[in-house]
Amino acid sequence: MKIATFNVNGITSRLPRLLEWLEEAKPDIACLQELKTSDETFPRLEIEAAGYSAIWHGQKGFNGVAVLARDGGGLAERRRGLPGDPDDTHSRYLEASAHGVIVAAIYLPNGNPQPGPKFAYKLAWFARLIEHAASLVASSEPVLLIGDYNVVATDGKGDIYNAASWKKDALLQPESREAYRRLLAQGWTDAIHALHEGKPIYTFWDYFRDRFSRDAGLRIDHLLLNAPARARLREAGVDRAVRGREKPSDHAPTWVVLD
DNA sequence: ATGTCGGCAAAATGCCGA
Repeated sequence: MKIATFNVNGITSRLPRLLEWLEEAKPDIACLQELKTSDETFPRLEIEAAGYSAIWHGQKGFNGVAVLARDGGGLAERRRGLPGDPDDTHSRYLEASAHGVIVAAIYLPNGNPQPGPKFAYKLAWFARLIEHAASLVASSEPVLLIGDYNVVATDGKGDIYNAASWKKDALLQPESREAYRRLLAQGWTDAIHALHEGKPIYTFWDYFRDRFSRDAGLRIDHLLLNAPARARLREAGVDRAVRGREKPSDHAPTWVVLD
C-alpha cells in the first residue's frame, strides 16, 4: 500500500500535474496541501474521474488540505482543524481513515518572517498539533501524520543543500526544530529519515534561481508513522521527476510503501 | 535585496503568501 503527500501549490493550476502523477504513481492514499481554493471550487469531478474519493478542507486563496483514497477505500473524515483555538480560520489539518489506516493531512504554517506574529502562529499551531498527536500515537491502528511541516530538521546535507543561506528562515529556527523533535519524541518515526538517513533526499526546491536543476533542495515534507505503521514500513521516497515537469509545484510528491 | 510562482482584487498591475 502506497501513501503519499504532495503540496500542489494551487490545485487549480496544478490539476494536470496532479492527475498525471495519480495515474502513474497510483497511491492508495494521497494527502494534498496548499489547495488555494474554496470548498465550492475543489475539482471533485476530475479527482473522481481519476478513480479517487476525496474529502477536502478548502480556503479561498491560500492553505487548504485534502485526503484522496483510491477506489474509495472506505474514506471517512475523522476531524477537520486542530482543537485548541476556535479563532483559527486557516485550513491546515484534515484527519481521515481509509484502507485500514488513519491519516492526517498537515500543512504547518510557514512562519516567515521571523520573529513576528506569523512565527508565533507557527509555534502555537505546532503546539496544538503536538497536543493532538499525543492522542493518536498510541493507537493500535496504523496512524500517519503526513504533509508539509515547514521544518528542516537539521543543517545536515540530508535535510538541506546549504543551511547557511537559509539560516534566518523560519524553517530552520531552533524553536521550529525543537517542536519537531518534541513531536517525534512521542514515538513517531520520520519515514524518509528512518530508511535513508543522511542521504540528500529533498522534497522542495524553491522556484527562485534555478534551484531544482542544481538540486538545491530542502526536506520539509515529512511522513510520521506511529509504531503499528512503522512495523509495516517497507519503502520511502520522493517522486523527484514531478518537480522537473512543465508548470510544476515547488514540492515533489513524497511517499511510503507499507505492507 | 534579490530571484519566481499562484491567486486575489480588479481590469493592469500591485499585493500577499510562499
